[in-house]
Amino acid sequence: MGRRPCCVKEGLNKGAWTAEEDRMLAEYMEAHGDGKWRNVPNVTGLKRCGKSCRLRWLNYLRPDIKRGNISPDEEDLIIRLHKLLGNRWSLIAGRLPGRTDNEVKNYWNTYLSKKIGSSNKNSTKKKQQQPPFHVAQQTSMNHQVLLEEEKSPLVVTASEDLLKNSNYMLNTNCSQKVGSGSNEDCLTLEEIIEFAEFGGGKTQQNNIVVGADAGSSSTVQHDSFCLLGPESNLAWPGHKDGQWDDWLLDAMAADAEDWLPDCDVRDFQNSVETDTV
DNA sequence: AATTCACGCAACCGCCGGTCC
DNA sequence: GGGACCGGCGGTTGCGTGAAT
Repeated sequence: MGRRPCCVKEGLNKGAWTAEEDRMLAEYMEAHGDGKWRNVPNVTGLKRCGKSCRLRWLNYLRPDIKRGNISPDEEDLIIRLHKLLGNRWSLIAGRLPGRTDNEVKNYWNTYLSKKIGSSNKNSTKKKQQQPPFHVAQQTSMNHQVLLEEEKSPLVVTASEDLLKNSNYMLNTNCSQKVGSGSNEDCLTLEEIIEFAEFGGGKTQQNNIVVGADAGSSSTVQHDSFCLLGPESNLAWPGHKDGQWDDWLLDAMAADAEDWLPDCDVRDFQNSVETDTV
C-alpha cells in the first residue's frame, strides 16, 4: 500500500503558472494568509495541488521577494554559508532577506558550484594547516571553561546569579555582558563565519566557545546561542527550547574532526548541561 | 535564417518529520 | 502507539531563451 499522493493529479494544470492563476492565488493569500495549502485549490478554484500553490507563493508571489541579481555581498555570504552548512538551502536563504531557498539553490547549482570548483583547482591545500576555530573544552567542575588560546588564555566562568536564572549559562570576564538582550549583541552568522575563517588574522578572535543561553533573566537573551570570544560575548538567535540546533553542532563537529580529534562538540554540550543544571 | 546547443530558472517529485486524531 | 495528514526540504526535471554555428 503506497502513500497517498498529496492530491489527485487528474485534471490539474502543470507547468508554468499563468497571470490569472497568480492573481487568484495572490487574492487568496491576501484574504486568508498562508497555511492550509490543501484547501487553496478548493477555495480558489485553482486547478493546482496545494503544494504547487505553496511553492508558487513562497518562491515567486510573496511580496517580500527580492528581485534582481545576487549582489557580490550576497554571493560571498552564500559561499561562506555553504561552506559551513552544506546544501541546507533553506537555512542559507534564511540569512539572505528576500531570497528563496530555490533561488539560492539554483544560483549555486548553475553558477557558484562551477566557480568554486574552478577556484579550488587553482588553490593549494594550505588552508588545511590551521583549524578554522577552536572549540573550548570544559576543564573543571566549577563551571570554568578554558579557551585554548596560546597567547592569552581566557577563563570563562558561570556566575551563580546567572545560573540561578537560566538552565545553564556561561559568563565571562570579558568586556561585554553575556546576552544583554539587545540585538546589537547578536552574532550574525556572517560574523560566526568571520570568526571561523579569518579568526587567525584578527586579534584573539580564533577562539570561540559555543554555549547555550536558555535563561529567563532579563539580562539574558532568550532563544539564542551564546558564542563567547575573548573580546566579546555575542548571542546568535536560533536556539530553541533549551535544545542545541543539530546542524550547528554537526557543522562544528565536522570541522573539528580534522583538527581536534579529541574534541566532541556534543560531549562539550553535555558536560556544560550536566555541570550547571 | 534556420538549427543546435547551453544555460537559467520555475516547477515538480519524493522523502521526511511534526502534529493530530 | 500508530496511521493519516500536512508542510517543508532538497534533488531533479524540463521548458524558455539567448548564443553559437
